[in-house]
Formats: sequence, C-alpha cells, structure tokens
Amino acid sequence: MHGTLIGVNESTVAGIGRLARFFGFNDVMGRLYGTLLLNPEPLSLDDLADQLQISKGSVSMNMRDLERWGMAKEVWMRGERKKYYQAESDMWQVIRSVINSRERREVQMALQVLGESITKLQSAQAELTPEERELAAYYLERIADLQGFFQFAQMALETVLGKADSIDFEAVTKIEIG
Amino acid sequence: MHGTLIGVNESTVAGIGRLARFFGFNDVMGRLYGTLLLNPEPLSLDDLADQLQISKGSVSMNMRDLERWGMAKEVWMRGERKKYYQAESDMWQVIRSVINSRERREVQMALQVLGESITKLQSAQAELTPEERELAAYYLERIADLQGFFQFAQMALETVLGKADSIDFEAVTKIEIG
DNA sequence: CCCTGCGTTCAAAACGTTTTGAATGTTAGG
DNA sequence: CCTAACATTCAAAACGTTTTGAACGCAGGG
Repeated sequence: MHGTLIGVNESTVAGIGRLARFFGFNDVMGRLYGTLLLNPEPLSLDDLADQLQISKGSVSMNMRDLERWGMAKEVWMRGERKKYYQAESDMWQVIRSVINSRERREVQMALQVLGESITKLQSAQAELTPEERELAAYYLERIADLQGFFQFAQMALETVLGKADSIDFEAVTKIEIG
Repeated sequence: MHGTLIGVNESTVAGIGRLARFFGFNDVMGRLYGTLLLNPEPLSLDDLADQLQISKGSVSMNMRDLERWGMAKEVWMRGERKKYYQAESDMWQVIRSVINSRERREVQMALQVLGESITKLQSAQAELTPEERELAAYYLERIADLQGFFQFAQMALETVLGKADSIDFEAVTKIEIG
C-alpha cells in the first residue's frame, strides 16, 4: 500500500464524501470511491477498512453499492484470494451510469404521476360542477407547468446519455429549447 | 378553503414530496410547496397544518426554509392578522434560486479543495523523493480529471443562471388543456 | 474432510433527523 | 398597557439510517 502525500489524500477523500452525500449517496460510499481513485493500485476490502477506519462489513456492503452504480469494479489479482477493487476513473462514465439508473427513473416517475393526474382531471370534466371545473382548470395549468419542467429535464438527461464519450460546453448551450 | 379534486391533489403533492427528498430537501417542504402550488388562494399556517396533518411548529419552520429557497412568498391579506403563503409558481425562478444558493456553492467548494490540493502538490515537488514524485504525478492526474468535471458543471450552472429567462417551457409542453 | 482465510449478512447499537407540543415571543386592537 | 390571536422556538420523543461485530457461509489447500 502506498502512503498518502501531505494530506492531499485526506482532504480530497473527505471532499468526495461530502459530495456523495450531496448527490444522495452516503458518505462512506464517497470516501471509498475517493480512496480508490487516489490509489494507483487496486485495494482489497481490508485495505479499505484499514485506510478509512471503518468496519469490514460496512466496506463490503458499500462496495457492492459502488459496483451497482458502476463507480468501481472488481479486479482479479493473480495468485490472490482477496477481492480487489478499482475506481472507475472516467467521470463521464460514472455520471452516465448514475443518471441512467437513478435520475432518469425519477424523472419518468414524476412524468407518470403528472400524466395520470391530467388524464383523471380531463376524463372527470363532464361530471364536475362549474365551480369544480374552474378548480380543475387551475390544476391543469399548474400541472402542465410541472410537466414542462420535467420534460425539459428528461431531454437534458437524454442528451447527456446520448453523448457517448466526450461532452463539452457546446452540448450544454445547445440544450436550450426556445 | 377549496376542497381537493378526485385525488389529484394527494398524488401530486405526494409526488412533489418524493422529489423534494430526492433533491436533498425534506418531504414536508415538498408537500407544503405542492399544496401551495395547487391552491388558487394563499394558505395560512393553520390551513397548511390542517391540510397536511402536521404540527403547526413544523409548518412554521419549513415555511421559513421554503421562503429562504425562494420557493414560496408571504402574501398579506388585508384585514387579516395571519400570515398567508403562496408558492412561487415560476419553475425557472425556483430552479435558479436553488442553483444559486446551493449547487453553485457546492461546486465552488469542490473546486477550491481540488485547487488547494494541486497547489500543495506542486509546491512540495522539490522536497519529494523520486518515488513520492511519481505518486504526486498520479494524484495530479486524478485531481485534474475531477477538476475538469467540476469546471464543466460550473459552466453548465452559470449557463442556466444566465440563460434562464430565455428558456421557454411552453415550447416543450404540448398539452391540451380543456 | 477439516482448516484457514476470506466475504457476507444481519440484529443490535450508535447516531442523525424530523416531529411534536408546550413555552415563549410578537403584534395589533381595544 | 393588556389581551387575544397569532407565530416561533426548542427540548424531548419518535422515527430513520448507518455502523458494527459476531455469526455464518464458502472455497481452496493440506
């Protein structure tokens, strides 16, 4: 195992932990990822538990999640019985994987709920009193706003997913619709 | 107070609560926002506590947060001593406000940590052994990747902040109302 | 087969966040 | 000023999440 260098490791790893939290993962996942990212050599569960001072059980569970998110992969070291892990260091790959399995689903769910609400309101139209009809019209307005927003988000996500290898600033400026 | 219409209110409000959670707010904030959004009239703290079946204390605290995030505003009803609230219904306004006070800060912090690490590594160069120097070079590579990513994120955010007015929801929204 | 050295699981403990309601502030009207 | 009608605060309780470590499972070597 390599040593760390003048505290750079620590602060970067802590920062990544913080970010992980921000993005709705947990701290440990972020720190594990950061630790792997800053290590030229793959690390074993024990190495990780050791370096981050957390229990092996936690490392095991969190590494499974990291694998699921496509943020780390197992590496086989010949002659070794231990599992070794490496960070997926292509940031775009990581982003795409997370968008694909989480953000996307979330946006789709939102759109589905909104769509269902619109359908309900529209098909109930006939049976409503004039007063209720007014309220329904108001709901439809608000819900349409939300729908517009999520449709926009959906397009943005699909755009990111579509750009296979390199996204540059161009891509973002072109997301604009109007 | 208006009644709700065939469960549309409930599912939409619940959905917004869920999303709030996803975006790192809490559930109650989302539900409060959703409730306000679907009410043509401003609501008082008591109305909200009543409608969501939560304590007034909680409503009070969460409404303060909503105001801070620019997601709701107070409305003065003449002849009334109660506080009334309305949702900020311009989605772009909401997004911009949240990006501006949260995401942006987060990205800046990340960039600062990374920048400091790079500086540390570079200025320590001279005192390192050849071996350490190799490790330092590796760190610099990884950290530069991260930096690239966050610089991209920063540009994207600034773009949204700058262009927000020109992005047109209606263009994306193709819903028949009524 | 039976060790040994791993990884995984899971219930309990630690820890963190949210909710509540009683106490406390605040304001306007009388 | 006082009071009534509200809003706000905050400590305790409820609830949720994360961490731990002991128990278990599994594979490979002897």
